[in-house]
Amino acid sequence: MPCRSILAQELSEILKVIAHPDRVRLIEELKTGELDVTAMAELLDVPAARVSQHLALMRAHRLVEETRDGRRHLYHLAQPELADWLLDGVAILEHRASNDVASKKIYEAGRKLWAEAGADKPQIGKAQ
Amino acid sequence: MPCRSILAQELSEILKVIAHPDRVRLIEELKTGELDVTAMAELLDVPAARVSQHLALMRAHRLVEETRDGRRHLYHLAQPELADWLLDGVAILEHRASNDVASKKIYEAGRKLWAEAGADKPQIGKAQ
DNA sequence: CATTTATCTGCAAGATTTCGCAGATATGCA
DNA sequence: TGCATATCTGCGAAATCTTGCAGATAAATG
Repeated sequence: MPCRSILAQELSEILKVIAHPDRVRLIEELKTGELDVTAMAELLDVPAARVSQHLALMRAHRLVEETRDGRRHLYHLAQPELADWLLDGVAILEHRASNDVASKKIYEAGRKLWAEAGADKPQIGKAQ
Repeated sequence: MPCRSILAQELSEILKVIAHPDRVRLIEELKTGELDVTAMAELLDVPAARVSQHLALMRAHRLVEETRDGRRHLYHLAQPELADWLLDGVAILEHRASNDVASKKIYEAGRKLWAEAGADKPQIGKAQ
């Protein structure tokens, strides 16, 4: 019977890892492939040390994996379908905001931007 | 240009609301219909005051909606698809854990339990 | 080796969440 | 009205997260 509790516990733990603006963006950016820390820091406009800390957390939870290329550390999503799943979440948000025209526009524009980012990429796995 | 940032900000905010074991379970339980605070408190085995606080937060973020029946406050998901989306998240977790047989079993059992919960119900209004 | 580049780690202050509890409301009923 | 039930709210302590910064590693290069 604690199956439900255990599941909720594990799921909430992962959600907590994702639930940070920087980390959501990292997942978004990594949807298109792999990037090194410096590139991500520039994309998000935050200090590289911070990106590194985010990545350490995501790595500890096996959301991303690391490969090396010389002195650069390349990161990629452990499960590309995670990005697709997040995108589905945005669609739900967008629908929820249907009574608020202004924010709905933001969702729509942002979601399309995000969706397009990975459109022209060979993805390996698909959600569901 | 800050479309991406705004989107990430909003999404992470909602994720933060969901990212708590109790609240994940509440969403799970509400998948089958509406429940009052006392019923949820018993299902989760936590004080009613705490459930009330969780619901206040989820209500503020429009994840749930409230109706009244006498002195009871009935809650239901503002967007039932949210529960389905979370379930997809569990499936991703399960896949991620494929190298860890023990925890994979938990995911599988729990996910099925959860998925079944909403399978057999037209269901509205239930008293305990 | 010394230097530069790229990234990581440790730490402490500040901000945010969580949790229990006490008391406030609100409804229904005798 | 008085009382029980059902839920909400405010508050403070404890736990957790975030962030910047200083210093540690590690790889390539002169």
